[in-house]
Amino acid sequence: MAALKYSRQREAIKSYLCGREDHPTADMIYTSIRGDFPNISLGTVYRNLSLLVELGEIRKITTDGADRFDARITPHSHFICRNCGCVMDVMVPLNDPVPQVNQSWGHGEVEECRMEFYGICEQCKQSAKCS
Amino acid sequence: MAALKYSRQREAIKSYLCGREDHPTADMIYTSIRGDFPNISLGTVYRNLSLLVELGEIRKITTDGADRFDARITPHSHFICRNCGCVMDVMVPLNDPVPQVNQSWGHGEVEECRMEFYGICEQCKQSAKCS
DNA sequence: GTGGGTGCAAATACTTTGCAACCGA
DNA sequence: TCGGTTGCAAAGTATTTGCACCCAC
Repeated sequence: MAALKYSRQREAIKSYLCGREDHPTADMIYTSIRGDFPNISLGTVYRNLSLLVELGEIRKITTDGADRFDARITPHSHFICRNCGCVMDVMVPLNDPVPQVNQSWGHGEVEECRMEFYGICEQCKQSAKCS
Repeated sequence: MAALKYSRQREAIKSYLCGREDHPTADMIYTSIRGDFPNISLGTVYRNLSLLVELGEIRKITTDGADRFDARITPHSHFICRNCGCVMDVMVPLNDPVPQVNQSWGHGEVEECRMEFYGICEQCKQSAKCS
């Protein structure tokens, strides 16, 4: 169904996301997009983000606090700061790549796997030193 | 500070969690613990879970929907069902184990890494067949 | 007795949803 | 015109917090 119609808002959200290396929350996207669409609503941002995730055009990263969104859909890992919650791509070439997808261990068939690294980001570490 | 005093509620929460292989949400723990402590409040459950996480006695698993808690603190991975949200331990011995912790890639020092597998669990797959 | 812990309820944070108006095909 | 999309606001879900009372030490 859902014959998917063009929308400037959706386009703006996607291109905003594509132009970034970090992984903004819905609210950050909303705030920023308001520059071009002063009347856009947060609901619209959430609706379009969900839609894009469903379409496989972006990824949702669920962490502590608000969800974050990532326009890079090729497999990669994330570094997540325990202090400020920021998320950054990690392109570590693992010696032995993550086990292939589509295997089963009795729990169910694996469709995707993700590796996440936790720590305190440089920026937070710096500001901690000053205090 | 916080001279940590004994509490029957905290004890009950921890032992409940230790006796399980799955990874209940705060609300599931609350509902179940009410059998022994009819007056316990959800706030107390949340407070104690946070405390136990801080103490390193349990782990919090942030997923879509409600957070889940895990009394198994030795390193392991999780299978997360995209349909029902259940979380199960995966003890796959990866050929080449996850990169050692305590390395840095310019983002910050890694203190922990987690691997998560996503898919549809057997149980959900079964019920889907019937419909 | 003192300070940490508890129950309760209100508050917060994040996300979803109903609805009438709007706009792209 | 038709049906997907939007803005707005209200509702929903998950979690945190203020406060007076209670209990472990």
